[in-house]
Formats: sequence, C-alpha cells, structure tokens
Amino acid sequence: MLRGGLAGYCCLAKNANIAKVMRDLGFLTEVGEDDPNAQFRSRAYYRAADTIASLPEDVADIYSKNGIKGLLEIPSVGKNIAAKIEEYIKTGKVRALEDMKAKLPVNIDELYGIEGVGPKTIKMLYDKLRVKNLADLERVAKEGKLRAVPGFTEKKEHDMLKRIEFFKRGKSRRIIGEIYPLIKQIEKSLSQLPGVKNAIAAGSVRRMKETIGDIDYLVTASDPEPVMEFFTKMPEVQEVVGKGPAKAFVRLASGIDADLLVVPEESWGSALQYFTGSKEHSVELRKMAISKGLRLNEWGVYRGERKVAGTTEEEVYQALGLQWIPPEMRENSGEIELARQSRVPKLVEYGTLKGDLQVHSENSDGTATIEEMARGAKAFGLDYVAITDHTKSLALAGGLDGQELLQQANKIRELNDRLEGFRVLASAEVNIMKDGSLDIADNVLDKLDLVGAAIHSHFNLPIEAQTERLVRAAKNSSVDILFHPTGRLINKRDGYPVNIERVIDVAKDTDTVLEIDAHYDRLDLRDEHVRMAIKKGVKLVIDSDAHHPIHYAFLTFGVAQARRGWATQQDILNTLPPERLLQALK
DNA sequence: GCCGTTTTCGGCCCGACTGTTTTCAGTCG
Ligand SMILES: Nc1nc2c(ncn2[C@H]2C[C@H](O)[C@@H](COP(=O)(O)OP(=O)(O)OP(=O)(O)O)O2)c(=O)[nH]1
Ligand SMILES: [Mg+2]
Ligand SMILES: [Mg+2]
Ligand SMILES: [Zn+2]
Repeated sequence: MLRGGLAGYCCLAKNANIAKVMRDLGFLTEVGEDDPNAQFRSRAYYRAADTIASLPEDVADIYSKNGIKGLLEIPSVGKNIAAKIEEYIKTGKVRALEDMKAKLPVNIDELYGIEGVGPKTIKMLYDKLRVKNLADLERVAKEGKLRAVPGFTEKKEHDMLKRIEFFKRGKSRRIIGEIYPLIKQIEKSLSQLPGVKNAIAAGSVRRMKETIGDIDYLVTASDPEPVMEFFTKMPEVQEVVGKGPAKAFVRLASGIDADLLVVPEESWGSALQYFTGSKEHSVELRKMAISKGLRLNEWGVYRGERKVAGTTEEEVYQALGLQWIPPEMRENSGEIELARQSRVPKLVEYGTLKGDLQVHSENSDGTATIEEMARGAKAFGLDYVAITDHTKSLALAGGLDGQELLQQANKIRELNDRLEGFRVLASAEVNIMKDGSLDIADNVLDKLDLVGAAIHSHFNLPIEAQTERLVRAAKNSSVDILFHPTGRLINKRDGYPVNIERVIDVAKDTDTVLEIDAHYDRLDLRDEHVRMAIKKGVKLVIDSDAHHPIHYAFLTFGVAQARRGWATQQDILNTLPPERLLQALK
C-alpha cells in the first residue's frame, strides 16, 4: 500500500487546486465542443469541483489511503474524474486539460470574472480577436474593435470597459459582520414600505456565511412596482444594473451588489426557499420534486399546472416529504437526507448563551474596565463573563504577569460582591510559547476560575510543530479552553498550518474545550471544524473576544457559525449557568 | 460525466433579465 503517503507526490494537490482543474475542465468542455451532451459533461466537472472544494478531507489523503476506490466514494466523482484526479496528484498535470487549454489558451478566471461574460463570449472573443486575457479585452474595447464582433454594439463595448474597471477594483467577498448594519438598515427600510408584508435578507446572509458575495432581499407585496422603485432609487444605490417586473439588481456605493426579488404573499415560502439557497441545496430539492412528479421554483410547488404549496417554507419542505431545514444547514452536505428521515438536529438557538468566556479589559488590550465589561454583559443579557486579559509575553497587548493576574483575580472577587445576579470569572488568555509551554506558572493558573490558551506568535512553524504546540497546550491540565484554535483572520491571513483533526482528537482525550471565537474577522473554529469537533464529542464554547461592551453583539456570528457546524445546545458549554459550566471544565 | 426506493440508459433545476431576439441565446440568480 501507499505507506509514506504523499511524500513522492506533487505538493500542489490541495483540494482547491484540484477543484480549479475540474472547473477548467468544465469550462473548456462547455466551450470547446458542439456535442449536445457537452453542457452536461461540463456540469459534471463543475459539480465535482464544488464537491471537492467544500470537502473537509484532503482529496490527496483520500487517494493515498484508499486509491481510486476512495476517490470514487466522493459524490459526483466517477471513473473518468477519479482517473484525472489520480493523474493530477501523481504528475501535477492532466493531459486532457492541457490539450484543451492549447486550443483555447485564455485566462479563464480573468475573463469569466467579468460580469456578463460567459463561455460563448470568451470563445467568440478568442476566435475573432485572439483575446486571451483581461489586458487584451481592455485593449480591443478601447481600440473600438469589439463592436465589430457579432453580438456586440458600441454600447456593449462601452459597458465592457466599465465592467473591466469594476473587476479590476477586485472586491473580494465581504465579511458578514462588517456590512451587517447596512444589511439590516436596508431590510428595515424595505419592510416599512406601504404594501410590504415581509422583507428579509435571504441568500448567504440568511445562511449566515462568514463572507457574502452580495445581499439578496426578498420582499412580499401585492404590487411590486413601488418596491422596485424605492429599491433602485435608495440613496445607497450607485448604479442600477438591471430591473424587471420581479427582480432588480443594484450596485451600492459601498461597492457591494444588492439583489431584490418581489413576490406575492402566496409565494413567500417558495421564494424564500429559492432565494436562501444554497444553489446546490435547491437543485437537490428540485430533483426531489421531479422524482415526486412535482415542479419546484420560486413561485411555488406545482403538480402540473396546479399549485400545491408555497405559502410557507415548512409547507414547501413538507410537500417534498422533508422536515424544515434551518438556513445555516442548507449547503447540500447531508442535511436533506437527515430531513427525509426527520432527523434534523435541534441547533443551538440564537440568544441562548448565558456567558462569554473570552473578554478583555483595559488591563491588557481592551478599552473598558472589568466592571464596565461586566455591566455591559449584563445589559446584553448574559449571566457571567470570564475576564481573559493577555499574558506577559504578549507585550504589545499589555499582557499581565502572574502577580498581576492574581491581583486581578482578587479585585474580581470584590467586584462580584457588588454585582447583583451576575458573576465575573477570573481567567486569562494565556500565551502559548513556541514550544507549547505557557508563559504563566501552573500555580498561578490554578488560582483562576478557568484558563484559556492561544497562539499569537510563530505562525510559520511547520505543520507538525504547530500541531504539537497546540497538543502540548491541550494536554496541560491547567488549560480549559483553546482560544481561536487556527489563528486565521478572514480575508487577511490563513490560519497557521495545523492538523486540526489531531487537535480535535487530543481535545477529546484531554477534555479540553475548543472555542468558536465569534469576532467576525475570526470565526475560528470555522463551520466545518465545528462539525468535525462535535462529531467527535468535543465540547465547544462561543466567545465574543470583546474588547469593549459593544462587542458582545459579535456573539450572534459565533452562534451562527456553531449552527453552520450543526451544533446543538448540548455541544456549547456556555449555554450552561456558571456553576455547571465550571463543573464541566477539566 | 454521473447516477439509479420507478432507470445501468437516458435523463440532468428552473426562471428572470438583457439585447435587437422577430421567437431566442446568453448570462445570471
Ligand atoms: N435554483 C437556483 N437557484 C439559484 C441559482 N443561483 C442562485 N440561486 C439562488 C440561491 C442563492 O442562494 C440565491 C442568491 O444567489 P447568490 O448568487 O447571491 O448566492 P448566495 O447568496 O448563496 O451566495 P453569495 O454570498 O451571494 O455568493 O439565489 C441557480 O443556478 N439555481
Ligand atoms: Mg448572495
Ligand atoms: Mg445575489
Ligand atoms: Zn487572542
């Protein structure tokens, strides 16, 4: 067997790279062939790409453990695709793809990234003008050569230049927390319009993804026209991209796109299902509908011409023989099968957290006193917080030494005497050193109510060393919780390399709790790690990482992340009252 | 190319918006 695993194989066979190969195959199959079946073969590659991109396990690992047979167990991967994956893992290339690329040598990501430019356009542009990339396209548009291409006009040529500019500004997906206030503000304006019954941000916002590509508003109203009027003329709108009787598309001044769908009340459920997605989840539902002799779209569930459901989402799912599924689970990653068996887990609810176990004060890098943080938490509806200031080796953050931590613990006890119906726990965010040891002595940590530990330095150790560093911290009997275990900052830096599966296993063996840091820049653990952890029976906590009382609002995003990882209330220890929480820790 | 509680062959989600389409193709949600 392939012991020694990947040693001899190409280092680039990461899931993301394999998915990219599949997408390129999908694109070139669609473009390059006249075969009427080409679009379906193309879609097969795209489906495989999506599956692989969101697979928690490494495809290269699967291959090294179980070979082709292992690959075939991946949904949407059959003999042909498995062989191509094998070839890519072994050689770093896929011959068939190289051949296709030679025939249409274009930068797919660049050209496809431009709105309104799809496969047909890219092929046409290459055939007529030898356009290979963005720079070529910009040049021919500026030179006025584009208008000569069939299907193009002077106006389209002009639009193209605008779209190229927009693409070049390169707006990545937005972090949900950063635009949440804007999302909610527009949602409220829409809901207050006369004649509007419901207004909600659907799409990836309703699924509470950590980043969102655009904002998708669904509104029910008997007369869509005034809603469309308002939406396209809001002060936030920079440009109207499209507008029809049911849908409108705008670009907001903040650089993000917003879509609007307006439907009558009797289509609320089906439209909400459609517009919440995910696409993959919806396609699966629509296939189920077909197999039951039904048709599902945003307007309802139909048997022939007759509408049989659509007023509520529950009704839509029921018509398909399914239990209702929480939006956060709708990613086509096993939730539909559970719903068919009426086994959808009861996810941890928003607003059920009783405490927050990562809270900073001005004594390290926070901006409020311990008492202000405590009163803020109480006002937010919490019953307890752990004050987790940084420790001495994190000098930049004003970390405390052992002596100072003990003094702080004493002050916290005095404060608790003054606080009614609220408890502050003495704790710390202890810095994990390069070798996995802690920068505070055990005899100090023993006097705290609980201890969190985290990595804040040496991010570029090799994966084995980084993993062992966290493992050593988890094995330390003083450490109750590992904070932000992967260290990632969304859209800023990847986490340090770490074998999260091993960390999860060790957490299980040592009764160490893992954190979901709810700060919207972190959301760490991320959704799929949450799912892995709870599957193994590891307990989690959801913390705000607050540095000011207003930051308790971040907890919502942490709960969302837990729900996206299918966590129930039993999995989340800070849904417990403080005494029971402390008993549950090691 | 993938896949099978009606199929190992014959299907593959389905509709809105744009443009110049005169009855639909391309792109996107
Ligand atoms: N049935 C069907 N629904 C789709 C398709 N594409 C998009 N949708 C639905 C599901 C999506 O969640 C919803 C909004 O589309 P978006 O492109 O905005 O995707 P979404 O919001 O999920 O992700 P995003 O963060 O915006 O990239 O529209 C499709 O091809 N078929
Ligand atoms: Mg969206
Ligand atoms: Mg959208
Ligand atoms: Zn930290």
